[in-house]
Amino acid sequence: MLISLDFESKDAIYSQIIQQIIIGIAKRELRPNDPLPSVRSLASDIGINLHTVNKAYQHLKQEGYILIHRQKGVVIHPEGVPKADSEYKETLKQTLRPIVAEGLCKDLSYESIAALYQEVLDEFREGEDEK
Amino acid sequence: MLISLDFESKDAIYSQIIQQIIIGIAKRELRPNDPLPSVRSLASDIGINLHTVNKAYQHLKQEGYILIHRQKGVVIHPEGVPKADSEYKETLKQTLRPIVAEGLCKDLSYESIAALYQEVLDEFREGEDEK
Amino acid sequence: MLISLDFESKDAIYSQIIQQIIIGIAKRELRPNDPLPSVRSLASDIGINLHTVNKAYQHLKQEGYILIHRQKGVVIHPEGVPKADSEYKETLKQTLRPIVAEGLCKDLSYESIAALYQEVLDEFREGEDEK
Amino acid sequence: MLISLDFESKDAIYSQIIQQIIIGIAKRELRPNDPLPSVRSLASDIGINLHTVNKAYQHLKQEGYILIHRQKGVVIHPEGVPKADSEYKETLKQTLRPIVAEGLCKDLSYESIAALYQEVLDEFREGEDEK
DNA sequence: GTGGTCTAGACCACT
DNA sequence: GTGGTCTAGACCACC
Repeated sequence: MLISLDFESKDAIYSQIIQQIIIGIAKRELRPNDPLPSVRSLASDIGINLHTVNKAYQHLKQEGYILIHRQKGVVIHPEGVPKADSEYKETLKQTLRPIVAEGLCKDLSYESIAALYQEVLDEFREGEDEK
Repeated sequence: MLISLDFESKDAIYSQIIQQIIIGIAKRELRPNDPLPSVRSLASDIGINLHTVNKAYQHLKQEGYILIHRQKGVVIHPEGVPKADSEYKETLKQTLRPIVAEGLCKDLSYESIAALYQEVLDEFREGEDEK
Repeated sequence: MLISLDFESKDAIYSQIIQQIIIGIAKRELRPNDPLPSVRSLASDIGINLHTVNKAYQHLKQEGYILIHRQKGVVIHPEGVPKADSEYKETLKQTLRPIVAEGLCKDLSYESIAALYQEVLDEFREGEDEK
Repeated sequence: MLISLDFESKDAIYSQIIQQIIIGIAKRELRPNDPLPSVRSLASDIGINLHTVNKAYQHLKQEGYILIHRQKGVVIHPEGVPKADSEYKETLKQTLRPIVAEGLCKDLSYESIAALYQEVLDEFREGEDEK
C-alpha cells in the first residue's frame, strides 16, 4: 500500500491519508486483518509529523475502518465497516449534488457525467471476482 | 433564488453560497443574464457579513459563473460557464474516487451507488424540457 | 471618433473614456481644435450617466488635452498637450516596470517583449506622414 | 527580498506587494522554491494587516507565481509561471496602448519612448549571466 | 446605491 | 507556529 501526498492540496494531509486507505480497502488491496504500518513508521516513511498520521488513524478507528491493538499494531477491521444507513445515503447525495451541478454548468451532458461516474466505479470493480 | 445556509456545516459559508448558486444555474433556476442580489443585500438577507458574500462572488466571477457589470450589477454570465476540459474531468474523477470508495466500504453495492447517483442527476433533469 | 466601453473591466468607465480620447489624439484621429460631443450627447450616445462623462472631460481638461468653452463646446486643445517633463518620464518607467516584469515571468523573451511594444508603437506611427 | 510600499499611491497596497514580488521574480532575486515570509510575518514587517498580505498571496497563487506548501510554507513556484499565451499578449498590448498614447500626446518621440522602454527592460537584463 | 480596499480582532483546523 | 474563515466597522471611488 502506497500513500502519495499532495502538500499543495486544499485537503489536509491527514485527510488524504484517510482517503487513500479507504480507497485501498474499497479496492480490496487492503483486506480485513491486513496490518497497517505503525504511526511512527508511516510518519517517517512519508516524512510528516506523528500527530498527522495519528489523527488519520484515530479517525479511521472512529469510523470502524481499522482496529488499533497495543500489541498487534494497526489492522484493517476484521469485521468490515459499519454498513451505510439511510442517513448516510442522504449525506452522500448532498455531497454529490454540488459536484454534479458543477459538471452540468460546465456543459457536460447527463450522459458524460454518468459515464465519468461509471469509470470511477469500474476502477473498484476490477478484481471483483476475488470477492 | 433562495440561499439556505447550514451554520453547523463543516463547509465554509462562502462555499455553501457558491454551491447553491452553481446548483441554481445547473437547475436553470438561474439563467444567463439573470441578476443576483448585491453583496450587501444578500449579506443582510441571510444575516452574514458582506465580506463572506463578496468572497463567494469573487470566486464565482473567477470561475466564469457570474459577471460583475458596472451598470447591471451582478449577473449570471451571459455566455455560460467555460466548458469542461479533460483536465477538469480528471479532477472530477479524483473528487469522486474517495466518495465512491467510502460508499463501497460501507457495503453499498455498485448498483445502489449508481442508483443514488442517478437520483441526484435526475433532480437536475426535471424541467429539462424548458431548455 | 468611436468610444467603446467594457462595463466588466476593472478600469472605471470614465477612465476608459479618457484613455480612448487620448489614443484618438495620439493616432491623430483627433486633431487640435477638433470638436468633441457635448457631455450630454456623449452620455446618451453610449448610455451612461452625465456625471461619468463629465468626470472624464474634467480630467482631460485638467491635463490639458481639451478645452471646454461655454459656447464653442468641447474641443481638442489647440496648442497641444503640455510636454513630458523628466518627472513624467520617471512615472512612465515605474508604470512600465511591473508590466515588463510580468511578461518576463511568463517566459517572454526580452526580444518578444520589445517586439510587442514595437507593434503598439507602430499602431500610432501609421499615417505619420500626414504629420 | 525587500518590499517597499507607497501608502500614498493610487495602487492598492496588496497590488503593490504583488507587483514587487513579480518584479523580484523577473529580476531573479526570487527563484523557484525560494521561501517567502508567512502572511503574518510579512504583514507585521511592513506594518500592515495580515489580510492585505493574504490577498496578495492568494492572487499570486492563483496566477501560478507562488505555491502554498503545507510544510515548506509559501514558496516561489518551482516550475515557473505559466507561459504567456496569445491571449495574454493581446492583453499586454491593450495595457500598453494607452500608456504609449499618453506619452506620444505629451510630445515624446517614438524613439524616446522606445528608449525609456529599453531602460526598463535593461533593469531586468542585468545579471542575466547568472541564468 | 454599488463594489473595492483596509483594518482589527477573533476562532479554528492543521502541522 | 501556519493558513483559512468570519465578523464588524470604516473609507473610498464609481455610477
